[in-house]
Amino acid sequence: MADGGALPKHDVFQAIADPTRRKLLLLLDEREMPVTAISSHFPMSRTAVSKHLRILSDAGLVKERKVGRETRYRMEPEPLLELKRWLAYFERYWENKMAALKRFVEADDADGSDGAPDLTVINQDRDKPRSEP
Amino acid sequence: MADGGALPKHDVFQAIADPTRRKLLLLLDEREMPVTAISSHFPMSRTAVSKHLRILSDAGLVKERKVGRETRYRMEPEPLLELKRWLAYFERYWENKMAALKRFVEADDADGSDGAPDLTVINQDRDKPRSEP
DNA sequence: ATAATGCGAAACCAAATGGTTTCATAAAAG
DNA sequence: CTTTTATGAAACCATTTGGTTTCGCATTAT
Repeated sequence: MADGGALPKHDVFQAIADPTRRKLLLLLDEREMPVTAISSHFPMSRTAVSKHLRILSDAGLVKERKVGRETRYRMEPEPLLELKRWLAYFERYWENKMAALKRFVEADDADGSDGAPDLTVINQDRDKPRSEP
Repeated sequence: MADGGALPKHDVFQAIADPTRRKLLLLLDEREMPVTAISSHFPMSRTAVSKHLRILSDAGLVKERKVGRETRYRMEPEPLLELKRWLAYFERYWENKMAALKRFVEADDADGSDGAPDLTVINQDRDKPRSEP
Protein backbone atom coordinates (compact mmCIF):
# COMPACT_ATOMS: atom_id res chain seq x y z
CA MET A 1 0.00 0.00 0.00
CA ALA A 2 1.04 3.59 -0.51
CA ASP A 3 2.10 5.41 2.64
CA GLY A 4 -0.02 7.96 4.51
CA GLY A 5 1.28 10.58 2.10
CA ALA A 6 2.11 13.22 4.69
CA LEU A 7 5.70 13.99 3.81
CA PRO A 8 7.20 15.72 6.85
CA LYS A 9 8.26 18.86 4.98
CA HIS A 10 9.87 20.28 8.12
CA ASP A 11 12.85 18.77 9.89
CA VAL A 12 14.23 19.49 13.33
CA PHE A 13 16.98 21.74 12.01
CA GLN A 14 14.53 24.01 10.25
CA ALA A 15 12.09 23.86 13.13
CA ILE A 16 14.52 25.18 15.70
CA ALA A 17 16.03 27.77 13.36
CA ASP A 18 13.37 30.29 14.31
CA PRO A 19 13.66 32.03 17.70
CA THR A 20 9.89 32.12 18.21
CA ARG A 21 9.76 28.37 17.82
CA ARG A 22 12.63 27.86 20.23
CA LYS A 23 10.74 29.99 22.75
CA LEU A 24 7.65 27.88 22.10
CA LEU A 25 9.58 24.76 22.95
CA LEU A 26 10.74 26.22 26.24
CA LEU A 27 7.18 27.20 27.07
CA LEU A 28 5.63 23.88 26.11
CA ASP A 29 8.39 21.98 27.82
CA GLU A 30 7.18 23.45 31.08
CA ARG A 31 3.50 22.73 30.66
CA GLU A 32 0.89 21.62 28.21
CA MET A 33 -1.12 24.61 26.98
CA PRO A 34 -4.01 25.55 24.66
CA VAL A 35 -3.26 27.83 21.71
CA THR A 36 -4.73 31.08 23.03
CA ALA A 37 -2.82 30.81 26.29
CA ILE A 38 0.35 30.06 24.35
CA SER A 39 -0.07 32.97 21.98
CA SER A 40 -0.49 35.42 24.86
CA HIS A 41 3.27 35.03 25.38
CA PHE A 42 4.13 36.30 21.91
CA PRO A 43 3.91 39.67 20.17
CA MET A 44 2.03 38.33 17.18
CA SER A 45 -1.40 37.05 16.24
CA ARG A 46 -2.78 33.77 17.51
CA THR A 47 -2.87 32.55 13.92
CA ALA A 48 0.83 33.21 13.49
CA VAL A 49 1.61 31.23 16.61
CA SER A 50 -0.67 28.50 15.35
CA LYS A 51 1.40 28.25 12.20
CA HIS A 52 4.61 27.96 14.18
CA LEU A 53 2.99 25.20 16.19
CA ARG A 54 2.16 23.46 12.95
CA ILE A 55 5.78 23.55 11.87
CA LEU A 56 6.93 22.20 15.22
CA SER A 57 4.30 19.51 14.90
CA ASP A 58 5.53 18.59 11.43
CA ALA A 59 8.97 18.14 12.91
CA GLY A 60 7.54 16.01 15.70
CA LEU A 61 8.64 18.48 18.36
CA VAL A 62 5.16 19.04 19.76
CA LYS A 63 2.10 16.86 20.14
CA GLU A 64 -1.46 18.14 20.21
CA ARG A 65 -4.44 16.83 22.08
CA LYS A 66 -8.02 18.02 21.69
CA VAL A 67 -9.81 18.77 24.93
CA GLY A 68 -13.29 20.08 24.41
CA ARG A 69 -13.03 23.06 22.15
CA GLU A 70 -9.38 23.67 22.81
CA THR A 71 -6.27 22.08 21.39
CA ARG A 72 -3.53 21.59 23.93
CA TYR A 73 0.09 21.36 22.88
CA ARG A 74 3.03 19.91 24.68
CA MET A 75 6.64 19.45 23.75
CA GLU A 76 7.94 16.16 22.45
CA PRO A 77 11.70 15.92 22.93
CA GLU A 78 12.42 12.84 20.87
CA PRO A 79 13.37 14.56 17.58
CA LEU A 80 16.04 16.49 19.42
CA LEU A 81 17.96 13.25 19.53
CA GLU A 82 18.72 13.74 15.85
CA LEU A 83 20.28 17.09 16.66
CA LYS A 84 22.14 15.49 19.51
CA ARG A 85 23.54 12.82 17.24
CA TRP A 86 24.54 15.37 14.63
CA LEU A 87 26.32 17.40 17.24
CA ALA A 88 27.96 14.32 18.68
CA TYR A 89 29.88 13.97 15.45
CA PHE A 90 31.89 17.04 16.42
CA GLU A 91 32.27 15.95 19.99
CA ARG A 92 35.97 15.26 19.60
CA TYR A 93 36.55 19.00 19.36
CA TRP A 94 35.55 19.39 22.95
CA GLU A 95 36.81 16.09 24.19
CA ASN A 96 40.35 16.92 23.15
CA LYS A 97 40.51 20.62 22.73
CA MET A 98 38.58 21.84 25.71
CA ALA A 99 40.95 19.88 27.85
CA ALA A 100 43.87 21.41 26.01
CA LEU A 101 42.43 24.89 26.28
CA LYS A 102 41.75 24.41 29.94
CA ARG A 103 45.33 23.39 30.46
CA PHE A 104 46.46 26.48 28.56
CA VAL A 105 44.23 28.84 30.52
CA GLU A 106 45.33 27.32 33.79
CA ALA A 107 48.96 27.76 32.81
CA ASP A 108 48.12 31.51 32.74
CA ASP A 109 50.92 33.74 34.04
CA ALA A 110 53.10 30.74 34.67
CA ASP A 111 54.61 31.00 31.14
CA GLY A 112 57.29 33.44 30.04
CA SER A 113 55.92 34.17 26.52
CA ASP A 114 54.42 37.35 25.01
CA GLY A 115 50.90 36.24 25.85
CA ALA A 116 50.04 34.93 22.39
CA PRO A 117 48.43 31.52 22.76
CA ASP A 118 50.28 28.47 21.50
CA LEU A 119 47.62 26.56 19.64
CA THR A 120 49.81 23.69 18.54
CA VAL A 121 47.99 21.15 20.64
CA ILE A 122 44.62 22.64 19.88
CA ASN A 123 45.15 22.24 16.15
CA GLN A 124 46.67 18.81 16.46
CA ASP A 125 44.05 16.79 14.60
CA ARG A 126 42.93 19.43 12.11
CA ASP A 127 43.75 17.34 9.05
CA LYS A 128 42.65 13.91 10.13
CA PRO A 129 40.12 12.67 7.59
CA ARG A 130 36.93 11.28 9.03
CA SER A 131 34.15 9.09 7.72
CA GLU A 132 30.60 10.44 7.44
CA PRO A 133 28.55 10.24 10.62
CA MET B 1 34.89 52.64 21.28
CA ALA B 2 31.97 51.55 19.14
CA ASP B 3 32.12 47.99 17.86
CA GLY B 4 33.14 47.01 14.35
CA GLY B 5 29.55 47.45 13.26
CA ALA B 6 29.20 44.11 11.48
CA LEU B 7 26.11 42.73 13.17
CA PRO B 8 26.29 38.97 12.73
CA LYS B 9 22.97 38.66 10.88
CA HIS B 10 23.23 34.87 10.87
CA ASP B 11 23.22 32.72 13.96
CA VAL B 12 24.19 29.09 14.40
CA PHE B 13 20.60 27.86 14.36
CA GLN B 14 19.91 29.42 10.99
CA ALA B 15 23.30 28.42 9.65
CA ILE B 16 22.82 24.72 10.27
CA ALA B 17 19.19 24.72 9.15
CA ASP B 18 20.23 24.17 5.54
CA PRO B 19 21.38 20.67 4.51
CA THR B 20 23.94 22.03 2.06
CA ARG B 21 25.56 23.98 4.86
CA ARG B 22 25.59 20.96 7.16
CA LYS B 23 27.33 19.03 4.41
CA LEU B 24 29.80 21.88 4.03
CA LEU B 25 30.65 21.64 7.70
CA LEU B 26 31.33 17.92 7.41
CA LEU B 27 33.56 18.55 4.42
CA LEU B 28 35.50 21.42 5.97
CA ASP B 29 35.78 19.60 9.23
CA GLU B 30 37.90 17.02 7.42
CA ARG B 31 40.21 19.42 5.66
CA GLU B 32 40.80 23.03 4.77
CA MET B 33 39.81 23.63 1.14
CA PRO B 34 39.65 26.36 -1.50
CA VAL B 35 36.25 27.33 -2.89
CA THR B 36 36.42 25.63 -6.28
CA ALA B 37 37.44 22.34 -4.73
CA ILE B 38 34.65 22.66 -2.21
CA SER B 39 32.03 23.47 -4.80
CA SER B 40 32.93 20.40 -6.86
CA HIS B 41 31.17 18.38 -4.16
CA PHE B 42 27.84 20.12 -4.71
CA PRO B 43 25.28 20.13 -7.50
CA MET B 44 25.18 23.91 -7.77
CA SER B 45 27.29 26.79 -8.97
CA ARG B 46 30.49 27.87 -7.28
CA THR B 47 28.84 31.20 -6.52
CA ALA B 48 25.98 29.50 -4.70
CA VAL B 49 28.43 27.55 -2.58
CA SER B 50 30.30 30.75 -1.96
CA LYS B 51 27.16 32.32 -0.56
CA HIS B 52 26.58 29.40 1.77
CA LEU B 53 30.16 29.79 2.94
CA ARG B 54 29.44 33.43 3.64
CA ILE B 55 26.50 32.50 5.83
CA LEU B 56 28.57 29.95 7.72
CA SER B 57 31.26 32.57 8.10
CA ASP B 58 28.73 35.07 9.48
CA ALA B 59 27.78 32.50 12.07
CA GLY B 60 31.45 31.93 12.88
CA LEU B 61 31.28 28.30 11.78
CA VAL B 62 34.03 28.62 9.18
CA LYS B 63 37.16 30.70 8.92
CA GLU B 64 38.77 31.78 5.65
CA ARG B 65 42.41 32.30 4.81
CA LYS B 66 43.80 33.77 1.60
CA VAL B 67 46.60 31.77 0.02
CA GLY B 68 47.76 33.25 -3.25
CA ARG B 69 44.72 33.62 -5.44
CA GLU B 70 42.65 31.12 -3.56
CA THR B 71 40.60 31.44 -0.39
CA ARG B 72 40.77 28.41 1.83
CA TYR B 73 38.02 27.62 4.26
CA ARG B 74 38.05 25.46 7.32
CA MET B 75 35.48 24.66 9.93
CA GLU B 76 35.41 26.47 13.25
CA PRO B 77 33.53 24.40 15.83
CA GLU B 78 33.24 26.97 18.60
CA PRO B 79 29.74 28.31 17.77
CA LEU B 80 28.37 24.80 18.03
CA LEU B 81 28.82 25.19 21.75
CA GLU B 82 25.79 27.45 21.75
CA LEU B 83 23.75 24.67 20.17
CA LYS B 84 25.20 22.26 22.70
CA ARG B 85 24.17 24.50 25.56
CA TRP B 86 20.68 24.96 24.15
CA LEU B 87 20.30 21.24 23.79
CA ALA B 88 21.67 20.67 27.25
CA TYR B 89 18.62 22.38 28.65
CA PHE B 90 16.57 19.38 27.58
CA GLU B 91 19.14 16.93 28.80
CA ARG B 92 16.98 15.75 31.69
CA TYR B 93 14.75 14.02 29.16
CA TRP B 94 17.54 11.65 28.34
CA GLU B 95 19.26 11.58 31.67
CA ASN B 96 16.21 10.01 33.26
CA LYS B 97 14.50 8.30 30.42
CA MET B 98 17.46 6.74 28.70
CA ALA B 99 18.48 5.26 31.99
CA ALA B 100 14.96 3.99 32.51
CA LEU B 101 14.87 2.57 29.00
CA LYS B 102 18.22 0.96 29.47
CA ARG B 103 17.03 -0.64 32.65
CA PHE B 104 13.95 -1.87 30.80
CA VAL B 105 15.94 -3.29 27.92
CA GLU B 106 18.37 -4.98 30.25
CA ALA B 107 15.49 -6.54 32.17
CA ASP B 108 14.71 -8.25 28.85
CA ASP B 109 13.39 -11.79 29.23
CA ALA B 110 13.80 -11.62 32.98
CA ASP B 111 10.23 -10.35 33.40
CA GLY B 112 7.05 -12.36 33.12
CA SER B 113 4.98 -9.81 31.15
CA ASP B 114 3.61 -9.89 27.60
CA GLY B 115 6.52 -7.88 26.25
CA ALA B 116 4.73 -4.52 26.11
CA PRO B 117 6.95 -1.89 27.71
CA ASP B 118 5.88 -0.30 30.98
CA LEU B 119 6.56 3.39 30.42
CA THR B 120 5.45 4.58 33.84
CA VAL B 121 8.93 5.50 34.91
CA ILE B 122 9.77 6.99 31.53
CA ASN B 123 6.92 9.48 31.77
CA GLN B 124 7.54 10.29 35.39
CA ASP B 125 8.57 13.94 35.17
CA ARG B 126 6.38 15.12 32.32
CA ASP B 127 4.71 17.90 34.32
CA LYS B 128 7.55 19.26 36.41
CA PRO B 129 7.84 23.00 35.74
CA ARG B 130 11.31 24.33 35.04
CA SER B 131 12.97 27.73 35.09
CA GLU B 132 14.32 29.33 31.90
CA PRO B 133 17.84 28.28 30.86
C1' DA C 1 52.69 41.13 -21.86
C1' DT C 2 48.99 38.17 -22.34
C1' DA C 3 46.12 34.49 -21.02
C1' DA C 4 44.02 31.62 -17.64
C1' DT C 5 42.41 30.80 -12.93
C1' DG C 6 40.04 31.68 -8.46
C1' DC C 7 36.87 34.22 -6.33
C1' DG C 8 33.37 37.62 -4.71
C1' DA C 9 29.92 41.32 -5.97
C1' DA C 10 25.77 42.54 -8.49
C1' DA C 11 21.56 41.99 -10.60
C1' DC C 12 18.04 39.10 -11.17
C1' DC C 13 14.40 35.43 -10.21
C1' DA C 14 11.21 31.82 -8.16
C1' DA C 15 9.92 29.87 -4.06
C1' DA C 16 9.70 29.71 0.90
C1' DT C 17 8.94 32.20 5.22
C1' DG C 18 6.70 34.85 8.63
C1' DG C 19 3.34 37.70 9.29
C1' DT C 20 -1.59 39.70 8.58
C1' DT C 21 -6.90 39.71 8.22
C1' DT C 22 -11.06 37.37 7.25
C1' DC C 23 -14.01 33.37 7.41
C1' DA C 24 -16.05 28.75 8.80
C1' DT C 25 -16.85 25.44 12.24
C1' DA C 26 -17.18 23.06 16.58
C1' DA C 27 -17.92 23.22 21.43
C1' DA C 28 -19.40 25.51 25.62
C1' DA C 29 -22.19 28.90 27.96
C1' DG C 30 -26.31 31.76 28.46
C1' DC D 1 -31.77 28.38 20.52
C1' DT D 2 -28.49 31.98 20.42
C1' DT D 3 -24.14 33.72 21.57
C1' DT D 4 -19.47 33.43 22.77
C1' DT D 5 -15.08 31.15 22.66
C1' DA D 6 -11.27 28.37 20.59
C1' DT D 7 -9.23 27.17 16.67
C1' DG D 8 -7.63 26.14 11.94
C1' DA D 9 -8.00 27.22 6.90
C1' DA D 10 -7.58 30.61 3.22
C1' DA D 11 -6.12 34.42 0.85
C1' DC D 12 -3.01 37.82 0.77
C1' DC D 13 1.49 40.44 1.31
C1' DA D 14 6.49 41.82 2.13
C1' DT D 15 10.85 39.97 2.96
C1' DT D 16 14.20 36.40 2.95
C1' DT D 17 16.29 32.52 0.86
C1' DG D 18 18.61 29.76 -2.38
C1' DG D 19 19.70 29.61 -6.71
C1' DT D 20 21.30 31.60 -11.44
C1' DT D 21 24.27 34.38 -14.85
C1' DT D 22 27.31 38.09 -15.75
C1' DC D 23 31.07 40.96 -14.58
C1' DG D 24 35.48 42.78 -12.55
C1' DC D 25 39.66 42.15 -10.11
C1' DA D 26 43.82 39.80 -8.36
C1' DT D 27 47.03 36.41 -8.88
C1' DT D 28 49.49 32.84 -11.24
C1' DA D 29 51.05 30.67 -15.51
C1' DT D 30 52.72 30.94 -20.41
